[in-house]
Amino acid sequence: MSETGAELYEVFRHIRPVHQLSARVVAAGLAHRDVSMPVRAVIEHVHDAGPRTVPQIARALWITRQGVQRLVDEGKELGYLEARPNPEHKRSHLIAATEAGRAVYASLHDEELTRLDRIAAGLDAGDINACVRVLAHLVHELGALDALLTPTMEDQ
Amino acid sequence: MSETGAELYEVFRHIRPVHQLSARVVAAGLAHRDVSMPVRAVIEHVHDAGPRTVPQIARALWITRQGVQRLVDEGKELGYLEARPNPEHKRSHLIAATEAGRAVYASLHDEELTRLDRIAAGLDAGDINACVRVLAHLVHELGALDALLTPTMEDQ
DNA sequence: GCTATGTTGACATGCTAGTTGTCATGTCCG
DNA sequence: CGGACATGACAACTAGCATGTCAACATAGC
Repeated sequence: MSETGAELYEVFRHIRPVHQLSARVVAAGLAHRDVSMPVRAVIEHVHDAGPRTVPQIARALWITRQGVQRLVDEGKELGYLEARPNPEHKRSHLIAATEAGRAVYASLHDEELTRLDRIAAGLDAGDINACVRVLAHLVHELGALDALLTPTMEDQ
Repeated sequence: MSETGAELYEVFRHIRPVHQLSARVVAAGLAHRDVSMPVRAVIEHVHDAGPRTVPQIARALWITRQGVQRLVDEGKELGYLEARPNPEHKRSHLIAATEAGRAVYASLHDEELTRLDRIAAGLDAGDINACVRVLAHLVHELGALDALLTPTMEDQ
């Protein structure tokens, strides 16, 4: 039994609390806005990665395309997302952030970064980078594992 | 705008996918057993930390005590958890894992560690330790932040 | 001791994020 | 051009939580 396996287990033991707490904190910052947290995630993604189709967003965010579809609809109603014609595909439009969407995201992101700076102050920069490396690797490996174990999620 | 704040943001960007995927993978491993994932977490905690009262478990796991209460009830029905008299408190019993509970947990934990070893193989041991440090710090800081922002959760 | 204040168990309710299932339509490739 | 696959649209459904409330009990301060 390798030591790293056991140590990696400690990572997972922390994941749920961090997820839970960050959700609460982010939600508190979102309280007086009209965007929900998942919608926010979609806006963020098309903001950073550029216009994408619904299935592309779904794969990047590890959500089902049906789930993303609903979020996109919601974002469109709020005026933060818009569908643009997709030269590659007549039916599957490209989803992009509107001007308003970009503004909302920028404002939110700013608030959050200030808070994060305060938290980051107690941390080593190298540790943070290492943490990102580990998490990215986990997403990759778990994604593969999940695809094996559960033949659902339309397989990707 | 410090660089570390932005980098820390990357950590959070990965948290949700990891949480989601690990939940799915763990659930797959739990499929042919009678324990659910949250019940499993409670068993694990009393297994590792020793007999605890419901509110103590709740604080450690960052769940509401009402939530833990239900999980404990469920675990008791399955025969994996039991209530022992608490010398410090007549009404609030100590929750402990039964023999069966310890057995189930050990068996699960073993399976998982084997899988984790495979994943850990592609990772640097130092990075994993750094990751744990960062996450532990985040739990601590976010907990404080959450307590400030949302006066609920019975405050602790 | 006795009362104020907090803690715990027990139960009920509600919500959010996400999945699964299904079908019709559209796209790609042999 | 035909079959496999991707996409949009809609509809349940679920799990995992929080929230709210109350009575019973425990603890501390007087």
